[in-house]
Amino acid sequence: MTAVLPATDPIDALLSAHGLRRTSAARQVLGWLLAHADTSYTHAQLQAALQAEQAPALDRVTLYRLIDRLTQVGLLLCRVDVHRVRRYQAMPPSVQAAPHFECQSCHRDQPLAGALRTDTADLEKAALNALQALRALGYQGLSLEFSVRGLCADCAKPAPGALA
Amino acid sequence: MTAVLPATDPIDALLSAHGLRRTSAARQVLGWLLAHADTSYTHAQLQAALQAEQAPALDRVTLYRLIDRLTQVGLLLCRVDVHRVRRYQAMPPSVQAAPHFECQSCHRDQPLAGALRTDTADLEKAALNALQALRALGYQGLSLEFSVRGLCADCAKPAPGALA
DNA sequence: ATTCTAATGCAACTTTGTTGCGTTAGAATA
DNA sequence: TATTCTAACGCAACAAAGTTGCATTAGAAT
Repeated sequence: MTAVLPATDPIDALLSAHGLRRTSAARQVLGWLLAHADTSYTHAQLQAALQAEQAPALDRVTLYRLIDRLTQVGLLLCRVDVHRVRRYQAMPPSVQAAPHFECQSCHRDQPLAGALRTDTADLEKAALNALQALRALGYQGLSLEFSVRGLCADCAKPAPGALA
Repeated sequence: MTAVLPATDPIDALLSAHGLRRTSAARQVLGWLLAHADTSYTHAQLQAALQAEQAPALDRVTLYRLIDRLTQVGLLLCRVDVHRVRRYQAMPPSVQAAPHFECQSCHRDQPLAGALRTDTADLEKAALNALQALRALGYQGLSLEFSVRGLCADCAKPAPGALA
């Protein structure tokens, strides 16, 4: 009886629009990730965060399958971090394959242009030219992984006399 | 009595120069990887390859620790692949943080410039400028991950009517 | 030749992720 | 509204990659 009402809630709308059911789990996860779309989270972090928010605690495997589904339909971005753990991030509507910066301490993820406070058009153009050229040579299924890693300015200046 | 003879063998020389002991395991592994420095290998592949070469079969954990040591001293490069498995590659003396292409089928790894058969100086320059700018803003420990992934021309054209 | 400790080998463990299967609850339809 | 179909859920068991602890071996230094 819950026929496909055009969905009042924006999150429900996203789910339906991508052919996913509007379950409480899906709403929770996608909602939370969209509310924290500036950074990426691991499965473990995500589960902990949801639990902390008095959520009904969903199963480990269910969460794995849910984020996998969300990723497959393009609602989440997935990337493997240095510790070979997958990190998921809500797909900001405007995300392109633009170069980004990934802090290894706070895991905050930002477009390189934002970090630099200047545009990176030349870089992107050069990169896209390279892809184009590879395609012309018969390369297929190309994806660009263009990231700078390190410590962001905030994480790089810990309290004087701190541990590491 | 095996005092630090200036090492006749080039591999022994590398090991000593990096403060590692010249054990048979280290010689085997580094030697093999240097002889196959055009591609990267996983721990499992490496162990299998060594075993196939009549080698005395070294322990799983020993190999883990050995490649870890070799990586730490800079003799190997380590990267996490799409399947979130670490891949190791002997550090060719001339390796820079140049953009590279990584085939997801044959795992052959080549500098982007080689794949394109043109130079990528503009790209590299733009990327290095970005790093410089980040440093100026207080970012630290920066490393550049600039790779294109996909299928190389060879892997992209399987026998007509093949499986996938 | 003796000593010191890096490196080895084995066993047990951890983390991240997957598979199978019976059950629950969205969504479609009557 | 009641019925039906199946996506999504939860549990248990498993798998792969990597780690830790500890006793033993063998480079290198004396």
